[in-house]
Amino acid sequence: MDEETAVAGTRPYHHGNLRAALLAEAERILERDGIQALTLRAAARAAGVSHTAPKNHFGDLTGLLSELAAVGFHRFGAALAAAMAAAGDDPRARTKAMGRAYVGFARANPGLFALMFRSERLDAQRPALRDGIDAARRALRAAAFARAPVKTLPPLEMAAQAVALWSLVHGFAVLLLDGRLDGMLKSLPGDENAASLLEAVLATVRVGE
Amino acid sequence: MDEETAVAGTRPYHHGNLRAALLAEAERILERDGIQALTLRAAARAAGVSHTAPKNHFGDLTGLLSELAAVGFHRFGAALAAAMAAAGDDPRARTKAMGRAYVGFARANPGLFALMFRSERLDAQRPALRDGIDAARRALRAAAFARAPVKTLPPLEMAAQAVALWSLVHGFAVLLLDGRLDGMLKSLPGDENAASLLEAVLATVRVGE
DNA sequence: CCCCCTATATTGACGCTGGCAACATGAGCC
DNA sequence: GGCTCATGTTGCCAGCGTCAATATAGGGGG
Repeated sequence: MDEETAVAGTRPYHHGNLRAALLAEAERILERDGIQALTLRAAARAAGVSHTAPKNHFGDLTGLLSELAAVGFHRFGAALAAAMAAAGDDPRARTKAMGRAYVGFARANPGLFALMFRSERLDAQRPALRDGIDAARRALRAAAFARAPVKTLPPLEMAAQAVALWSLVHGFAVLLLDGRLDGMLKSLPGDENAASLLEAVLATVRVGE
Repeated sequence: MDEETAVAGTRPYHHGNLRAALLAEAERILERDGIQALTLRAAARAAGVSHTAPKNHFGDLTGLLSELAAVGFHRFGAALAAAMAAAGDDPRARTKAMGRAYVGFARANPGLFALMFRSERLDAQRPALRDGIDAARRALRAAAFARAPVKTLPPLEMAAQAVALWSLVHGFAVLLLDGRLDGMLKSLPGDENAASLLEAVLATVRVGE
């Protein structure tokens, strides 16, 4: 609660690194209190600045949310890329690694993940957000298309394989975060949990023809 | 803009069927202007009543949204049930019919579908919402478990088959509504569209062992 | 070295929202 | 025929996003 500069006595008029501080506070609020609590004024309060200070850096609320989502997409893409780099060459192993990394990121950053796919509150035209989405899509495509069979398929079937895998893991992540799988998880025997259910779901994927 | 009773001269103090009228106006606003435009006051204005009239019927905004989501879940469950009734007995045909009905509902009611799965703005304890979710889940389970193979699988694999199909169609619907598949759809040749992509995605599903 | 220009931050205001309390109306039941 | 209480209205408050006007100070050009 106390200002960090209380010992020094006076708070500088200029923050120094307000943009990064606002993004950090915004993410903290998002994960702690949910997306509806993430307001411009709340982020400004958390950073210890006046309620219109964020305007200089983000313009409006959509701007702040979009920049935060961009950070999320970059981290998401990096997590996917790291998992694929560690997965080796076996198509089945790569598919499972991608699914684990995708759902793992969503579970580790539920608020951020929800924000990233709440497009009505984001401005897809923002360069930072375009970049972030592009980075994540490249990482995802590297994972998804690696499992295509050697023999070339028609474009529609090729796209369908990638979209099917993406839909499967994204749907699982969304339903899990929304608590929609809780009933099913509780009805499973013994020590089965979300992770083992994901493994079993990934095992149903038909990979490489 | 003019009140409907302008010709009659006076508007009755009591609406008569305000609850249903508010739900209808709320859905219209939701589909026309998006979820962020759906406010208690906007619904009240559209229904031609004062800004606190909705309180008598729904309590607060969460109440209105929850009741509207409940209507959506009931319609969703009915649509799924109707599609399954018309699908016959072939497991593959049933799977495809379920996927078409699921995504078809989402595309026909994008705002309502988004609201139904925006759990942080809903009150899952509301009896009406519980009932609606339950009805939809029963319809969905009838579709998903009908494709289970004759020979019994372990519970985890059984659940995984149902969850995989649900995740696939739900993820596809969410990504499609969010515009996440637009780039891929545009890169497809000729007259391929979302419907044919969905067919190709459903064709990748391994059904009945 | 100093001064000014401009990025950064503040103050104050407006209309919108959800929600509460007090009050008005009238439909239906006894 | 009168009363009760569900239904609807008016008025108010705090919090929100956003804008305009103002204050501050850091850093580059004289």
